[in-house]
Formats: sequence, C-alpha cells, structure tokens
Amino acid sequence: MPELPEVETIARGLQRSVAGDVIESVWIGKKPEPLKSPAQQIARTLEGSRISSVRRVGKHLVFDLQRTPGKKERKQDAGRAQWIVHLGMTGQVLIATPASAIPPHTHLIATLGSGRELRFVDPRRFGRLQVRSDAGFQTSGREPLEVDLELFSSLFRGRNTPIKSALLNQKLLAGIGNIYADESLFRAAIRPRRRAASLTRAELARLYRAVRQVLAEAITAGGSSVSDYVNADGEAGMFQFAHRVYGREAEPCVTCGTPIKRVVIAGRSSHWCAKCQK
DNA sequence: ACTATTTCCTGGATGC
DNA sequence: TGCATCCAGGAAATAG
Repeated sequence: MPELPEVETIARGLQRSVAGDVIESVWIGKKPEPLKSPAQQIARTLEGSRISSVRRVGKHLVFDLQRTPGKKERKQDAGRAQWIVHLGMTGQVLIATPASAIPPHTHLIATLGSGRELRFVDPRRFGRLQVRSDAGFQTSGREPLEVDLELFSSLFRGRNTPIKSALLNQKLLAGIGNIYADESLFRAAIRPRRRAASLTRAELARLYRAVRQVLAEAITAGGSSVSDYVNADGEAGMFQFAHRVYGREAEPCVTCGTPIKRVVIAGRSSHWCAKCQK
C-alpha cells in the first residue's frame, strides 16, 4: 500500500530517471478508467510536455510539466502544468522499455523522448489520475515531516475521534496510511482507540517523534512491500521486515512478548500491544 | 461542524 | 478440485 514513504521512494526514482525527458505520446485504456480528469484532457496535457520534476505531495505523485506557453494563460503559469497520480491501493508507475510485456490492468502508457515508457498499472483501480493547467496542486493536510510539534499538536485539539482515525485523516496530516499509523502509535506507546483530544502534551510529543522517526526510517528502507508495492524500477522495499505491529496479529510483541492484538477502527484493522500501549 | 459508515474494486486466501 | 465467500484499505460519498 503506497503511503508517504513508498510514494517518496517512487518520486525520487522518477526524478532521477525521467526528469528532463519529454512525453511524446500517450495511450489511455478504454474501460471505466481511474481518472479524475477526462482522458482527452490528460492526453492533451501530457503530450509534448517536458517533465521538469517529479515529487511527492502527501500520497500523491506530482509531475511538474513545462509546455509551449499558450496565449490565454496567466503569466506565472505560462506553459506550466501538472500531472497528479494517486496510487490508491495497488497503483504502480513503472519505467519500462517498449519491448517489455505490458502487464494486465495497464491504464496509461506515456512514450518518452528517450525511447522509454512510463506506465500506470492498477489492478483494483483505486488510483486516480488528474491534470492541471497550472502549478498549483496542494493538499489541505500538512506534511508530517515539515510541521513542528506545536502545529502537530494543534491538529488533534478538540477532536473526539480515535487517534488512529485522526492519523489517517488526510485533511490533518497528508501521507500517513494504515501501516505507519499503527507503527507510530506503537512507538509512541499510545492505544489506537484513545480519543485524539485526550492525549497529554507528553504523549503528543512522543507521537510527533514516533511519526517522524517511522517515516524517515521507512524512506531509508525504500518503503514497505506488503502487497503490490514496488518502486519505479520495479524493486520491492525492505521496511516490511521492520514492522513491529502491522500485520503481526497474535505474534509476540517485540518489547514484552504479549501477543499483538488486532481490532477494527473506522473500518481499518489496527494492530497494537495491550501491555505496551496505554 | 464533526464523526461514523458505506462504497468502490479485484487478486489471493480460505472454507466446504 | 472447484466454486463461493471473505478480506485487504484510501478516500469520496452518504448517513447520522
């Protein structure tokens, strides 16, 4: 499941290998597509654009594009556009050669000036593609690795929802998904069902630290490959071997040996240690 | 204004 | 062995 560390890993790989390349042509599949913008508009925006950079915003991949400036566009956005990819559960953006077999559930192929292809593959079609004719894509949620403790704490003030749900809420923090929410709460020794507003200053400080630590370590490890996740070069990550609670139901806690519990919160499975987390 | 629940989607695992 | 059912979950939509 691509969350912040996985998307960051993909973005870095794409930035390294396709930034500066030009999208020459685009093929978009026929079926009901995982598109937020009309297919024609996506194709029109991508074709002929130079990829100036690829970066991550929350769980989104953002391709910054440079096009031949049109007359009607505002000066600051002259010729600028963006291609935004949300990978959902099973989405992949892969760099491939035209000769390599096209995997099932390939929804978009962008042929690059360098002769390679960028392919968007997504079996379950939870992913979403969109384009913009400016450079203004943003998320309302804050970047977990950029906020300070005070702002981080203020996001949870007055919220009666479980802290697990609050961590998953992309309008508060952008990029944390089920894996890193569970791992952060374990490291902070906080139970997932605790009401967000009930956390003490000390607990918020521990959670802040834990979130940053977990995300940073996961990025270093190239992300967690639990189901389909691979980076832009098709390689798996390693952080799944460092998970302390996620996916470890009934296995012994790495700290105290108590079997890890699993409960459903807000429709998501939550893994935690009843002895270590309060 | 918040919060909780439902829905979308398909491959892989499980059960009879 | 084969077929049906369940499960995974991000985020938008819907309900309360």
